[in-house]
Amino acid sequence: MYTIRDIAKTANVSVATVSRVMNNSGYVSTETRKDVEKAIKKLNYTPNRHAQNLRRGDTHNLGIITTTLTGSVIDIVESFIDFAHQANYTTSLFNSSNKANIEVEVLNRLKSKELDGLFIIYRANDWDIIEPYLKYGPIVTLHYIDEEAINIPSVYIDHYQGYRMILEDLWKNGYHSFVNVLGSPRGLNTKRRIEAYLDFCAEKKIIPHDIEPFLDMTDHSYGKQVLSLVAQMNPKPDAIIANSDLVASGIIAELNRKGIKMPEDLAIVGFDNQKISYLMNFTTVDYSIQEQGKNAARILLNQLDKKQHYKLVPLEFELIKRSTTK
Amino acid sequence: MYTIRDIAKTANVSVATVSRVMNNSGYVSTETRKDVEKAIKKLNYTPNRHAQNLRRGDTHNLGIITTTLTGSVIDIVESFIDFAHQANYTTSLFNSSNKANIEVEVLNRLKSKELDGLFIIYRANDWDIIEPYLKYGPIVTLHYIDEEAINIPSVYIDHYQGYRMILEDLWKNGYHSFVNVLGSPRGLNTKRRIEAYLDFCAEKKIIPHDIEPFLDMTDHSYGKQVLSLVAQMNPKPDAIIANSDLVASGIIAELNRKGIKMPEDLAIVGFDNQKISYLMNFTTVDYSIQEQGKNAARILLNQLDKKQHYKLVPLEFELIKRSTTK
DNA sequence: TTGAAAGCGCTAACAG
DNA sequence: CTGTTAGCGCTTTCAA
Repeated sequence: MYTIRDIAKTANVSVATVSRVMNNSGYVSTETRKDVEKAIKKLNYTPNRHAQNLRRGDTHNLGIITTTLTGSVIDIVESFIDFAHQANYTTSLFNSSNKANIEVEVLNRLKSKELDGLFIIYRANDWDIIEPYLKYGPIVTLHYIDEEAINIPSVYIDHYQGYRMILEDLWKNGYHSFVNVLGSPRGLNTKRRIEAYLDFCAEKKIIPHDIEPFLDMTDHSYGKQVLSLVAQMNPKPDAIIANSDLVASGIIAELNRKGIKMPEDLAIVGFDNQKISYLMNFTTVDYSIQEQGKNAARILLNQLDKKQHYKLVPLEFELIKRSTTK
Repeated sequence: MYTIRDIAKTANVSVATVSRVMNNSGYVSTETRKDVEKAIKKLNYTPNRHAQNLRRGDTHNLGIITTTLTGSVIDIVESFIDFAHQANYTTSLFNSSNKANIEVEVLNRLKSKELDGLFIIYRANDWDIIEPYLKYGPIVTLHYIDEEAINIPSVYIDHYQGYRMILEDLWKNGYHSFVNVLGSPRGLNTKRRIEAYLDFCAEKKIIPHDIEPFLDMTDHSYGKQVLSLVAQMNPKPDAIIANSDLVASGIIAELNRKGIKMPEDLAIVGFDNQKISYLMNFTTVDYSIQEQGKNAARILLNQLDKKQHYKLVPLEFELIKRSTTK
């Protein structure tokens, strides 16, 4: 493998000049530049990235960490990667599988300078474990953090509005008894959905259903469980609102297997407007999940390179009506 | 940020000793080791990975490149990442979006030592562009390569058998006229499927349908197109075999929207046994796509560290019958 | 068992 | 405009 010294020798210049040519820095005469470029081409030379990194003190490499790669996560990841790449940053994707120690390893990569910044999609550790790593590099998360002491920026979108949008539309179309299938009880999304639900019930003067049994349902495998819970309820709910398209898809798959008709016997609504919602033709809420991934990249990049500023794109909800609701 | 020198000073030893402690190499007395470890903990020290990389000449980082992150790709990626991580390697995921120049950039990372090895899932360049990079590090691909001159190892599984399995089962259940929805015409998977189909037709003495119009369908968006082609055919086919679950899902979504009944009016079979096939309840073929991702990691790792040897796991096909075939 | 010192390949300050 | 050189933080040889 050739080094910068080989190029310098071949082109009859100093290593500094070669470096200048490669980085377009400082003054180099057109002629010397040509010589150097010829030498680089001739030896088919590529600079050693580790030496550059060590010398420069950064990597132009951003980390992404999540506890799972299912559902909408992959869309977020993809848009983040694309944006970062456009800005000339590489990315490393890590899946902690919800193991706290793996996540800490990744956080340590920030400390060891292997990562210039980190995008936390889903986390396995408490925020107070994560926050100290802020001093080693910028961190951004998908979640809103409702602990006041924590200063990690977020591309969070408040689910309250999106949820209200669903409830209003269902109500308008004659549905009056809703079941809320919810995600992790400690997540703010869950809390905001519950608030939206309770507020709505208060306004419409209806008695809210018990929320407890439908908590912490995070993937498509909960279909059966949801339906058996619903079957026991009295009076029977006429609409199920799921916290994600992934969960909704599992419920619908089960409904189909049981021969229960939508929207006649039951309405069902997902969340995220993922491909699966189109394929299975169910009602859902869109909010440009891709833009969320890009915003995360923008926040990181803005901190890494103070000279430039990417403007964040505000996110908005839109109800996508399909065959599972009237 | 602290360096190895700070630790050395704090522990009253030389940097060499600190290095020995960190890497568990050479002799260090139990006592000095304790001192050093105490110092490391006290200063909350993490070694600079770039310096290590530069010095050692490798990174323990594997690259993954694909042209898309849809469908089964993500399962392969995830299993590859998990396996690599277990073997103490990190991974960087790149999405070329089918752009040749982006792919070349990634190949250059192999050259610049940023990547120790590369897993090519789908490629944008011709093999003869890619092959020269073999001298900079091991490469493995998902595809079989049928150009003799190319020496890139592969975790390919021959689709011929899987395809025959589908055809035999359909035949046994009374289907006699098949449409083949196929992927990229230059891919070997497509070729092998066509061979399987033609062989089968010859054996059963039936006239094969025209293959041309159903070529190069690679994602779920082809549903409508397939159905309009099928509608024009005479006699009408009674079964559609898709090259992937992704494509099958698009066709089924369209069939559902049109109210066409499966398996009565039409049978449909996917390929890959992805989650979507469970959710939409259609027949498909399983072959442990995860193991394919792991095998890719195994091949790379075996070349990177000659001392150890991960055994490759052979892949087998299994027909998963669901509601879209008799 | 430990330390001194060379050097991985590069960038950038400084001198000319 | 170009060259010399220090040094990024680490591992490893060699000598003690």
